Amino acid sequence: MFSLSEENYLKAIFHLERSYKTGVSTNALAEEMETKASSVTDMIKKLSGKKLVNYRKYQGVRLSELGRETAIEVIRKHRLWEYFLVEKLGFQWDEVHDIAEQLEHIKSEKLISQLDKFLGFPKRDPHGDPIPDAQGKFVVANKILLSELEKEKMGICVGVKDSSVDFLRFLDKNNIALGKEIKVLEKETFDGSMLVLIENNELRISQIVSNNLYIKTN
Amino acid sequence: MFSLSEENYLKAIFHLERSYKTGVSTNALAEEMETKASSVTDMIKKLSGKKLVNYRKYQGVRLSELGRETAIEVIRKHRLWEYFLVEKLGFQWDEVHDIAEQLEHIKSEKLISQLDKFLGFPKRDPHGDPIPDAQGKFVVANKILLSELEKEKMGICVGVKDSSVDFLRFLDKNNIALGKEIKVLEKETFDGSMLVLIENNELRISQIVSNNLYIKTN
DNA sequence: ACTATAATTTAGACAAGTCTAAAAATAGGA
DNA sequence: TCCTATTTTTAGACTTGTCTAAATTATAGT
Repeated sequence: MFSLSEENYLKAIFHLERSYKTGVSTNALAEEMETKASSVTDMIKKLSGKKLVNYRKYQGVRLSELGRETAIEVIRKHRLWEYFLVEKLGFQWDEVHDIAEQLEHIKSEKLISQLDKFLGFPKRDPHGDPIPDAQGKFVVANKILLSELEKEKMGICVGVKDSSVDFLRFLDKNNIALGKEIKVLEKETFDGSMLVLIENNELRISQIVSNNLYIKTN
Repeated sequence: MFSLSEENYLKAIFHLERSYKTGVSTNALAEEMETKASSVTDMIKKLSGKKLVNYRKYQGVRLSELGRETAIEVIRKHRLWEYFLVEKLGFQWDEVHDIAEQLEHIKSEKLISQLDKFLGFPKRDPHGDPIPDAQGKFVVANKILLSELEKEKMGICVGVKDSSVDFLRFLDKNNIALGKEIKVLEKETFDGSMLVLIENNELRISQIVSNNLYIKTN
């Protein structure tokens, strides 16, 4: 059984490993955890002692197999709770992150397996991110950024890169939601903005937005 | 916002105040919290500093109005989660206590109000204990112990005093559940045992059991 | 009222997780 | 290669909540 802090560090390392293939730097982790580099070093040593990460001084940190499994288990819980909050309790998708941050640390295997069953074994959370199953397996999204979609092509919204409240609110306000079909009508080269069609509405979208919205083509 | 430990102490004091009308003793609290008296003294001082309890050295401790409100809020969360676990996730009533102990500390007013609504504003948890509403009001049970019920009288099971797993398992095994009608057929004076009728089954019950089962008459 | 015992509090210590300030190691440019 | 800026680690301290051991206060029996 690992502490709340340990679990949060593992989760952060897991997410950062995508960008830091050769090892997550102490500073990057400090920024992600909103703490100081010295605190990170302390915690890394503890995680290393528990065989959750591989660590050599000054060389960054990577999850061990055990660390990865633990991180995925925490992420599974986080996303299942997010799904519960939206689908069962009627929360908006931009309200659930902080609550799920707390719920993800509840210790009970049976709780999670029963919750999973109750929810109908969902495959994706409200932000479109895949929910790992009880064995830690999850679908790797075949997704691209909306900004990479060519003119006249269409796709389905499957996720967001930036899940800040502001961004999610913006999407809601413009009637953009996961599962909806979106078509690129025009792309402006000078500012990267694009004109898209979503549910028969034409909408002009800035490059910042199209860079943060994932689309499934196929 | 109060810490997990502080909330647990408040809850314990709340429960003990029923038996310790003039003030909860340090030792009683230490036993309830499974800790040492010296730790209790330390915590009481902190709670007192935060105006959650009234405390005079060597005189025991009592909840302030704020402390009582806080304790009731935690109890409300605990019992709503227990109801959720049994009614929605299919847990047995003897499995839910430890999980609810964790869930009761999740911080989010909206989470609890939405959960309450989702569950249909239940009035009692799976052990028959009343669930406080959002204003902290709850029905005071008009209940007596089964051992106090007279011969030939009947009542409805509404709660348990001892909610240990062993006791709850015993009840399940003998088909005794909340809401069921129970009638006293005979009472033995020499050992306090009684013969009862529950769902057309005759059952002999020891005094220990009848002292831990609450019955609503009329 | 006095004393033995029980209950309670104090003093000092510890573990977890964090911090600041200072030292050490690394990396990049000349 | 060497020097400087940046990154990382170390050292020592603090907070929360706990502990043991010792001191203090209350209580009950005579």
